Amino acid sequence: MAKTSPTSALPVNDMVCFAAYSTSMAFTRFYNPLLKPLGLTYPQYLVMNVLWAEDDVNVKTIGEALHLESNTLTPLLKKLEAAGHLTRTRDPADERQTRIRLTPTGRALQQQAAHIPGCIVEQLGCSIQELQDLIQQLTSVRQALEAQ
Amino acid sequence: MAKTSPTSALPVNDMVCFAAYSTSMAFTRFYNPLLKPLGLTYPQYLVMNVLWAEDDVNVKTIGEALHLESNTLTPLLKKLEAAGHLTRTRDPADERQTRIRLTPTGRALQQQAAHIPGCIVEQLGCSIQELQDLIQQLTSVRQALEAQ
DNA sequence: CTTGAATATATCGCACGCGATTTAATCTGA
DNA sequence: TCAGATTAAATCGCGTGCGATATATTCAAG
Repeated sequence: MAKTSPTSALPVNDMVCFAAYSTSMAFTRFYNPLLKPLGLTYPQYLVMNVLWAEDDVNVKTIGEALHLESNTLTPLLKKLEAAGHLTRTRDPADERQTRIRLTPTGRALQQQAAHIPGCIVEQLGCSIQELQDLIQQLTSVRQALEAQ
Repeated sequence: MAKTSPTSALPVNDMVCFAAYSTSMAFTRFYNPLLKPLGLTYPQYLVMNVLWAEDDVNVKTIGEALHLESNTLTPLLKKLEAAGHLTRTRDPADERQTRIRLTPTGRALQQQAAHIPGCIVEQLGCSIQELQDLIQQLTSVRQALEAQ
């Protein structure tokens, strides 16, 4: 006797990791059509969010914000540079660092993305407080996983 | 004046999508050393979990369980086949379908992975009830995103 | 029976993530 | 001062995810 229902009794549905994994992918799939008019992928949108909050940062700062490293960010930033959204220049004061700066185009993109958060909240159909609680729980889990 | 703290005041930290995204990646990073002795990646581990619960299924069934499609699963299943964990054979009753069956090796892997869930719960340091609640909230979010 | 629609899987190309390594610049201590 | 340690990015290779498409099989309507 295998499972009786196609969605229950599946072991992955009892795994927190899978809940995070499948929900994250569902977010990416939901964002993609919203981001397509802006010519951004979902990870690129996250990078732009960091830069809209604080411009002129180095790669490491973006990496700390997004929990990504240069092996992921460098190619992604080069694509955003090629798209005209930002510039990548070596810091004269410390030539090891690459400073990332928004172009006017990249800054203007913030307005075109302004409606997106509302689309998400509307689709999720729950209160801001519930979302903040969920964010806090996920952040606690992430911090526990990153401990050590 | 930019941000005062490196971790607060970042817009991505107020986004549910990023909470799910960064937590999912943290899970993958935490699982990888645990799965390395088994020779499995994290997505491969999820597929094996599906098969340990129900053997002899087609690709579509695995895809419905994991919310993945054949463009992702076919190469992944070929790797698991090459590793000797499963077999891929066309269903004689419906030649469109590929039936996935565990080998004895693949079935034996379940015992070697039996300690892993305990490692996760221990690392997270919270109650099973809290985890089940979080799973339920994430599942609700995922279902809301998948609606339509 | 047969022809078009639907279904299941596979293929292809591209964009991540990331382990491992490399390169280049800066720091540090004797 | 200067050699070794540290740091910041970049590079490389591999394994996903996924949009788009292709192929093969089965279904369904006339």
